[in-house]
Amino acid sequence: MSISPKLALLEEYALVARALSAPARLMLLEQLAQGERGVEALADKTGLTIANCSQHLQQLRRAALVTSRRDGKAVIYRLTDAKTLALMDLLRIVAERNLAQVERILRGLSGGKDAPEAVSRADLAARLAEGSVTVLDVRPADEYAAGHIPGALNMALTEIERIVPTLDPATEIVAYCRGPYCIYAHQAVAALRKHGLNARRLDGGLPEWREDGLPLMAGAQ
Amino acid sequence: MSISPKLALLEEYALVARALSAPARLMLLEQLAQGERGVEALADKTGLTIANCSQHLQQLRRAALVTSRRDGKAVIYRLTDAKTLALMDLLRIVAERNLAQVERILRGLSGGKDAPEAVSRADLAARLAEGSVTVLDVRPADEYAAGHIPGALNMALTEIERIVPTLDPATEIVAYCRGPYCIYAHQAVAALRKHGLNARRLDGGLPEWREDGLPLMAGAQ
DNA sequence: AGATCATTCAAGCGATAACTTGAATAATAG
DNA sequence: CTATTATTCAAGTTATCGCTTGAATGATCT
Repeated sequence: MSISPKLALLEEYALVARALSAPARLMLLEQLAQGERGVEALADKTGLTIANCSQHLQQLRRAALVTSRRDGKAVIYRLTDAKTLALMDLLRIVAERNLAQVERILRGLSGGKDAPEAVSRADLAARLAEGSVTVLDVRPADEYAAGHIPGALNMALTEIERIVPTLDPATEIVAYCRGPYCIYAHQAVAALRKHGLNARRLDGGLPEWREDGLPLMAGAQ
Repeated sequence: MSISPKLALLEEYALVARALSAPARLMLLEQLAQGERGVEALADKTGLTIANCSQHLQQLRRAALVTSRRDGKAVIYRLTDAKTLALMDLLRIVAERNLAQVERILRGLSGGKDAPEAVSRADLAARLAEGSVTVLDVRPADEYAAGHIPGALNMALTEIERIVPTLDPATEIVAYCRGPYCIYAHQAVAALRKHGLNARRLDGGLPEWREDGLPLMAGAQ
């Protein structure tokens, strides 16, 4: 009665950690942070096969990080609660705080040491009201359609070069994407700054923005 | 340049999660939460072989959850910073919040539904000052010697039955051990309540008590 | 320098996880 | 009821993990 229950408990904790230990599942969680999704949509977005995706989702469900419900023939998955998001965030924070490798990857993305600080969500919300900033949503069009920051332009990374001439160099640009795991915004900022524009990245992405209760342009779910 | 850095980042996050995904490493982290330790001491406490223990420690170090320094011929490991402890805690909280299995294990330990609420650290600190409570430290003697809550009795689980007659049924007993991962305090409370004593568990263990800056009877490190 | 001790490295084994393929289940539409 | 669509299950393959054993490294002591 002394060694067995202790190990059983630790096995349960380890199960949750193991669920977070595969890049494929982190991608799925990032997608689910945007909102609930069916299996096929998740497979599409992540590039996994449907069967593989389903199996990963079942592992996440076993760890109770996500839950599912039926809607007709489809099974819709969603994050169990905000604690799942909190755990993902803390994992990211610890990884970024500690791992030189992560720093190097992010630095490479942002084009060197001139990468500026991220804009806090509160700051952006305040400046939105004044209209003193251009907001850029670097997510795929369907995710933009499902909800975005009011007034944000939606733009794929590949289109950024094209619209550079239309942007006012005097107005600061703030780019955002899915969230901390997503690197679209990093890449967009790097591209814009290469053209001499005053661009910064939003701290967090749309899930965090929504979690904070900030103004949202809602679309069809 | 679009898929590769993203995967590389996720691999890094996954590495940290994978480091937390083995019960043996969670045991090591629990030990290290008590204070820094050498490899041999950790192997002793966890029951791992020395080589195995060393390999686990190196995985934790790769994930930057722990760091090491040399002291003579010994290599001393410690938690990198408080964020490591925070990550362990959140992992535990998510697991306990979500997994019915964990609930059942803990309920089994505490002898059914009459398990009382844990005492908060602030409450215990206040009542320590009044002397209106008996504090029981259920950790091994060497850990007690290295530091404990002032006035706490040190007692192995197996000795509890023997001292029951000497305890005043009118005074509440608060038991603590290493921390949230440790189940000694749960077991001690179950044993004491079986004898009709008024026993409760402290929320958290000595690492959390120390982290809060509460009074400590320090010993030789 | 040689001996000793603590730790790490390296190789090997069994178990587990990720992914693929193809079949089975569940809910709806005709 | 049968056909269709979405998801899950099951079997098989390859890669990785955890553990053991035995040798190698690094620092201290005499």
